[in-house]
Amino acid sequence: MAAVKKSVSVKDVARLAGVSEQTVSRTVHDSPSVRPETKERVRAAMRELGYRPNFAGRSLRRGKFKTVGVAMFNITGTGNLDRMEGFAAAADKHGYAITLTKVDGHPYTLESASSRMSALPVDGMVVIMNRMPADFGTFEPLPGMQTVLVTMLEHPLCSTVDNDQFDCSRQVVEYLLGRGHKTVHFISCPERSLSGMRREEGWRETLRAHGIEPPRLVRGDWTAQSGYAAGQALADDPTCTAIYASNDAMAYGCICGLESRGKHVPEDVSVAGVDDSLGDIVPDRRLTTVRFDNKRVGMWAVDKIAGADGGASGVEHMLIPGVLVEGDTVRDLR
Amino acid sequence: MAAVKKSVSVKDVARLAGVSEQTVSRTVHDSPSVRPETKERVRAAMRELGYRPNFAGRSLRRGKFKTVGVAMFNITGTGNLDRMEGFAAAADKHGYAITLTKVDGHPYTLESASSRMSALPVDGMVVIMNRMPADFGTFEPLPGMQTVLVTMLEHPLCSTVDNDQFDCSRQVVEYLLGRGHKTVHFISCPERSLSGMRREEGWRETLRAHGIEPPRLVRGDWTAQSGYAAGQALADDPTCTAIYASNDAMAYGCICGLESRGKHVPEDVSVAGVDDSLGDIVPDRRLTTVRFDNKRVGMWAVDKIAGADGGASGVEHMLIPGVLVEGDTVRDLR
DNA sequence: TTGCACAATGGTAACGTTAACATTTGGTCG
DNA sequence: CGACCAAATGTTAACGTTACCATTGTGCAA
Repeated sequence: MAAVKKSVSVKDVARLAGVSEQTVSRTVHDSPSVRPETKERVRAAMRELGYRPNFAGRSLRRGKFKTVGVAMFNITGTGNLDRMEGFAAAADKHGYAITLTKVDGHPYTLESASSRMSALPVDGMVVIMNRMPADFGTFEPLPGMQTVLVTMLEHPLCSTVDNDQFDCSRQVVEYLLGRGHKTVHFISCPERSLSGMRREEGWRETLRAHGIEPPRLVRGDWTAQSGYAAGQALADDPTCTAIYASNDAMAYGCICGLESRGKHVPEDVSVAGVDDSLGDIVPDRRLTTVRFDNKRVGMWAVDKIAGADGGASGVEHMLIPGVLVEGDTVRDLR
Repeated sequence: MAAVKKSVSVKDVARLAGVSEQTVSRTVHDSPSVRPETKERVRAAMRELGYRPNFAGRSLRRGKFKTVGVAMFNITGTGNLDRMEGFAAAADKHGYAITLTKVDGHPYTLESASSRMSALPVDGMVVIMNRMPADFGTFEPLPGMQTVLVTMLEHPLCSTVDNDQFDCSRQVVEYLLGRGHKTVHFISCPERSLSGMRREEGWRETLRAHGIEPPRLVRGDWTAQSGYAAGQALADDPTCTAIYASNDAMAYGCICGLESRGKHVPEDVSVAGVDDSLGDIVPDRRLTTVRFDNKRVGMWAVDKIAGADGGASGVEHMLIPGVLVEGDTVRDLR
């Protein structure tokens, strides 16, 4: 029985087609300087042998892998799927592939992500940051390895990209003020969350920019439970006509909490969230919220690496705004 | 100033350390036949030059990439993130990397996934199937490319792995019957969903196995809205004391629908779902549901490829059972 | 002293591809 | 008719790594 051929190389194809290896290579790349009938003969030989170009030989020769590495400390995380959709789409566009790696978060450093990637066949890397790495200030990307960080922080040596959390709060607050609300109450998140704190800043500063002193915020923990408690707490506050929660789960919890105290949404109190994560889960509500374009974030990161290709491009910082989605949980007081 | 060195190779390290390239290679692989002091000298040279082994050269020499390709038709999909967590974990364990590719679903064939992968540096591939590919019956994996399909269907040439949808329904139905309910009503999903139909079969056959003729099912469309409508419809049925919905969104919608008709859950009617996807979104309920171990599904797939390494292992089919999670939406009638 | 085993290291070739240059062929123009 | 040109194809070498085999040196038994 036919022994398993290790792998079919240009040499084998060349021999069968009766041409040189170079002509095979040229045919693979559809060079115009090969006669059509020769090409056809070579293609026939390739089909017969089941030839497929060897990536390693090619990369070795070219010195490029046409691959972008993605390092994640946590794979499970809001928006990661959409980001990956973006990575894949952009990679596709440039003829690149994506190599995914989970990085052990102990210690939580960019260095560990970088060294993990250094042995893989990638031309550049993207790191998804969920927290503040210990070496954020001192990190230097590997020479020749373009590195993009998914974070809202700016870095002197690496390009960065993320959702614009500040602007997101600005949009929500201005939307609510625009509807005639005198102030906007806020349900925050745990203080360790970078993006959550930025949302908080956005809320606070936008109110101040409108000459409104921010009311006391209620600290939540991302869960609907904490939103529920916050809703109950705010139900008794007569100045509270509008609540902005740092995510949709808390916003929905808040609505339930308000209603448990006899307050109706949006008749008595308006509520808005962030994330557009309720989707088809809640039947009787369309929450007013902000939808982030994580796919675009992902595309930007990979574009930056694959798009530059040879020509090294400079360090850039990109914040991508979300879009406010109007639901039925906000009342127009005007 | 210093011109950008193309890349540092063993040759450069060898020259600096005053040894042969072979000794450098042996040091990289920590071979016992290199004197400790020589190793140290070589390591120092590597550090000084910033040497990192070139993946292409290595793969070319070895004929292995130590990488598993993952082909997805849709990146966004329930459980994909957990599956990826599994891919990454298993790959890590074996010293493998994961290469992710989005496959254009036009046409929706295994062949298109396979040919997309064939040019990439992978030793084996995993295809996540969401629907029935047109060529499922006739597909042959590339020679030498171990292929695992994530699907509950069995394939003669490819190993397969997925959640056990039938068993999931069996668990829920037997749980409800065990609590004294005389029958279990069902909210189904659109008929095009493979896994959804399997859940439906599980519900039907388990009831029959207990000598119960399945009641008329209510067809839903995965959304809470459709669950809401189903709940309202079933609220008037006096025989209906237990409802099983094919996903959590419909289950939650159903609960809201029942309550809108004055029925209480679980006092009047018990409700169970599937997916454990409500998480922290709903504040006042802990839905009884089934949690699938998608991470394990992902690990199994990559284990199958990376674990076999050289020795070709046979075709296997694996169904991984979910775990029933008790919430507070089911009443014990006994 | 010779012979031999063993530890440490070096030299060479090959993996598959393709850029750069070399060669052949057929045709055109002065 | 020879010089020259372009199109088509071939030859060579190199990318970085490592398996295989060869070589050198050292200690020990015969």
